[in-house]
Amino acid sequence: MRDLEIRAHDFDLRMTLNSGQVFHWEKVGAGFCGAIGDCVAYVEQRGNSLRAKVEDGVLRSRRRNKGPARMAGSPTAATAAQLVQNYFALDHPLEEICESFPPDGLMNSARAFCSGLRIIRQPKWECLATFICSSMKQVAHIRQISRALRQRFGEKKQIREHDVFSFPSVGRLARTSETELLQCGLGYRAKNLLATARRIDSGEADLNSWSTLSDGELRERLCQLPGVGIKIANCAMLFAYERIAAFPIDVWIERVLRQEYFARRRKVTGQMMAKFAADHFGRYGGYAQQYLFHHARMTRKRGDNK
DNA sequence: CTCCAGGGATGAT
DNA sequence: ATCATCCATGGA
Repeated sequence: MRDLEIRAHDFDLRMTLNSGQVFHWEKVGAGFCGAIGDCVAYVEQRGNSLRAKVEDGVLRSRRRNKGPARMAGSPTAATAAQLVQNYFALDHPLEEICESFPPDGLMNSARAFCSGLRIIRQPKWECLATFICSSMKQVAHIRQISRALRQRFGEKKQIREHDVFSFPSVGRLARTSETELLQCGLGYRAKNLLATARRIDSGEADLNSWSTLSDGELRERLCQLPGVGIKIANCAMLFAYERIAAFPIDVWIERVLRQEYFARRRKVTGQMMAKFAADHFGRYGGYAQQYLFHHARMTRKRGDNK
């Protein structure tokens, strides 16, 4: 397939992929290689457009014989372009979203710093499973765990001579063992990931069917899964269920809220912060949260950005 | 070496 | 309802 040319205004590919919402894209040449669901993609940004290559990524022993029976699953150019546009959420009204942010000094700084950062649409299971692995882990280590899970349990595919592994299916992880997961560096999270995979695989929980639930009901369902609490539920809602108001509060965001919005306050409970966030950041709160998170990490620390 | 990380589950106040 | 503690692991 030839390279796709996709218009992408108000978009920063590198910052979006390095902002701690997705953990598997790898820098290759002037762009990035990664999986979009069961497809593999190479994406490179040039100004206001993306140059992309998308394939089903199935390894073929012989490519010389492109007979009439094309391999099923190989996306057409139009389908591939839609896949990329949808994954990177190029349809989100980013200008409107940024204008909705409260005019704090800090929020203004974060908005300027994160120009072009978008909340992408990730597959539900992949997103939830990855964030179950994220508890008490640095971003660099989450990337390492994601890579280990993909290499051991995922399907090996190729794009531009580069190996890309899809995220393992629910069934594949449900049929593994805690011992094998421990070898991927999951530590105490292995038990939770395995239990959640099995609960979904058995049909006891159905991530896709929850798409129509209200925010509150969806959050409640997610929190019933092993290893999923309020924070990880909000991450899954924000990054995989298009609930753009969801406001995950991790250690970074908690620091920001305490210092910036609860300065000189004795007791600040999680409930207070959640209530404040919902009121203060509005219906695009998830975006505000991601901008505050990325800005805080990139300005309060050195290194770690590639 | 120590410190800390996109937390959650559990049991005690 | 809020709080203390423990849970494995490895990058910084």
